Amino acid sequence: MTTSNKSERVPSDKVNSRVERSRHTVLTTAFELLSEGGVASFTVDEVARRSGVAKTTIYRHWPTREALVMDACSRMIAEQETPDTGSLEGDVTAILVEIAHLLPTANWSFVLPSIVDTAERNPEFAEIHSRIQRGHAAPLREVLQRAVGRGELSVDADVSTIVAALLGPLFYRRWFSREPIDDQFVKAIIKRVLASL
Amino acid sequence: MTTSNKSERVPSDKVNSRVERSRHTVLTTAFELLSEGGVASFTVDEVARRSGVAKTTIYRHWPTREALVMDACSRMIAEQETPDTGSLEGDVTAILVEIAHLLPTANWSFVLPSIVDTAERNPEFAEIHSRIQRGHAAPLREVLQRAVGRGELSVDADVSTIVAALLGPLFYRRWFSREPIDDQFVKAIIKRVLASL
DNA sequence: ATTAAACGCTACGATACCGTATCGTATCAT
DNA sequence: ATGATACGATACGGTATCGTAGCGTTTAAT
Repeated sequence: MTTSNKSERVPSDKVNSRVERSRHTVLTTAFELLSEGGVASFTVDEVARRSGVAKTTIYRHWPTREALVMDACSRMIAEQETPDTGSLEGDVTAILVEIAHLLPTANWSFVLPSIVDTAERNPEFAEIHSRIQRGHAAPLREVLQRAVGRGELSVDADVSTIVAALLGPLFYRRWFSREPIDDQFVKAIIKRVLASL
Repeated sequence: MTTSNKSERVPSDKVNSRVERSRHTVLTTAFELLSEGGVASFTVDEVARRSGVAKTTIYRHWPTREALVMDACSRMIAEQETPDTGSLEGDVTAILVEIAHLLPTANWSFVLPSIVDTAERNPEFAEIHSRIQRGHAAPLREVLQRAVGRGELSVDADVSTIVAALLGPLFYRRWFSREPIDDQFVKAIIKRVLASL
């Protein structure tokens, strides 16, 4: 044994892999279930049924239903990669077109309203939601900051406002007006917002 | 009796008033409960407890829990009044400032995410949500149409896109980024959108 | 082979909720 | 006064869910 003495208390990889296999299976199933029915209809029993992992085992890893739900929600915190086309308009277009494509299809777009709703009354979910949101806005904030650095954007520019002006209309169409989001719409929004800088 | 003969089958006002009193009490309580916990945690038992109306009576008026929830949700379908300041910018400003004031306080702003979430998987709620949404957008659409009539706005202008560009950022701040919505923000959005027409 | 950790299975207790049944009471028009 | 209609109170049956207990079985390290 090269990395541990005989009083090793940290589990070796092999031992861990069994635990991790369970954890991973459960989390994957949990997220899948979340995508389908949202936070409200999420049940531990159903996760157990689908995943094949015994309910007792699930409760050995997560102390409560809430903990599992939050863990599954955290899977949505995935920062996108930031493009670098050289121009602000190019970057913004790349980002928004990507999001516009994800909005009608990606799993997280079905779960998000549920998280927003839960976050409205639950501080812990509000924190998770906040992290997800920052993940969505991060690439946009970055390309805007870069534009400021290049002098393409005024130093006084209110980045938060611009982000809201760009993302807001897309989100609005996805969850509120429920209209389709085609490239023409995306470009119209970008044109309007960037023209006024 | 002036308005009915002796074979009157439509209940008189007095008879109705008893029924209507129950209906109204229940609906008010139901809406209040909705505001607090959303659709998910809404229970008929709790409505009965709070309103003082017996659960049996509730089920005499609504066949199922769903029906009561939807009826309570329909209370949110209230079209705002449309301002008429003479100029497009004046009208739009009046509308958005009003909404910006309502967003952090009005009851419906706490329920809406719940409805959006439910609508994601339930066609009946999607219909209710659609009506609520049209109610929110209606004044905006009207003042934009009027501006077209005055020649203040091009006939080619895509009203739906402009509505999304105006309402989207406000909604985004209320439910997604959870940032405050001050008048400065509202005016910045209006300026950006209207400047590009 | 032995042993400890992790897992599966079944069965619970507890609670909450839906929707109904039953029966007695209050209201109100006539 | 009488009868019809609506209401209240209580008690259910049925189901779903959370979280736990008990106990045997598998896995994998030594």
